[in-house]
Amino acid sequence: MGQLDALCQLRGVKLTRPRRLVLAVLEEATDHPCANEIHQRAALRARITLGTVYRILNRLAETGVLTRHSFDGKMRYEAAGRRHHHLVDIRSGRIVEIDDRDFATVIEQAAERLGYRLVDFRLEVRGEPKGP
Amino acid sequence: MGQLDALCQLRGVKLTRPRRLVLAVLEEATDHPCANEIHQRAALRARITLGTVYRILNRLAETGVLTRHSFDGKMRYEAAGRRHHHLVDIRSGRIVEIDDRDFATVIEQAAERLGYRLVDFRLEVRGEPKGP
DNA sequence: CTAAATGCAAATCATTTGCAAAGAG
DNA sequence: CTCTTTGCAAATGATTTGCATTTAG
Repeated sequence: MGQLDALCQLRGVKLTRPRRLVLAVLEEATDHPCANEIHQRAALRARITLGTVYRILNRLAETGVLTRHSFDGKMRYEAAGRRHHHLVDIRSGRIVEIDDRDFATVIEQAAERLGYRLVDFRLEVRGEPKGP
Repeated sequence: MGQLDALCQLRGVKLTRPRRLVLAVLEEATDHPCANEIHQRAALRARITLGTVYRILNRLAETGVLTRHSFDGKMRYEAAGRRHHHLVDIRSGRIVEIDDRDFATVIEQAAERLGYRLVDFRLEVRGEPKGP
């Protein structure tokens, strides 16, 4: 059983067959799929409705089992706790992970200054390789 | 004539009445309106179709006159050159601008450390209001 | 004048919702 | 057993598109 299933128990989210399926898809995902993509991947393994996928995703996002961003005109999802800070190499398109410990503090302070408590943040950096 | 009109000339974007209207709305905006909001504001001044607003926004985003982000399930727009770092109030959905000077340096250094020159970045912070 | 832009309405995606049947605890 | 969740299908909201008409350059 995956990490996310355990997290569901903890948050009091009932574990059903369709939910396990969605959770499994998101545990295996290395990208940020939208509801439709999640449904397609899940449907390869068992019968599940797109409407149900939407309801599940809403529930899991509300309870903090997943995080959700608006991207490319759609809502996209990932397992909670994954790092989502990237540097995109504009020459090659390669994506490099950035360690967020460098920023967490300064961002927290900035939020504080505006009267907010930092809940989460997402940073996308574009850069080009130095040197030849 | 606003700054954006000049930018259109430069990029070879034909200046029509509806386009000037959309540009004016976005020059005056202090928030990040979606197509529908832009249409409502524009329609107060002259007759214009929502469909046309969408087409104009696409053209202006493609040519770099405006920048577009996906937010709150909708596409939202702002004049090019404005900083696009936001704090999203997770209670109300309100979007607050963050001054990026706080981060530019530390992000530049992080990129440097990974062997890259910083070209651009985008920061999205989610926070909840402090206080009782 | 000519290619590009607009209005209008219908089409296409993304997401939500009402209701009856199935399932978890 | 009871309350929640699912399936199905229809509804809503965001965005795009085809076609005849107007307009900027």
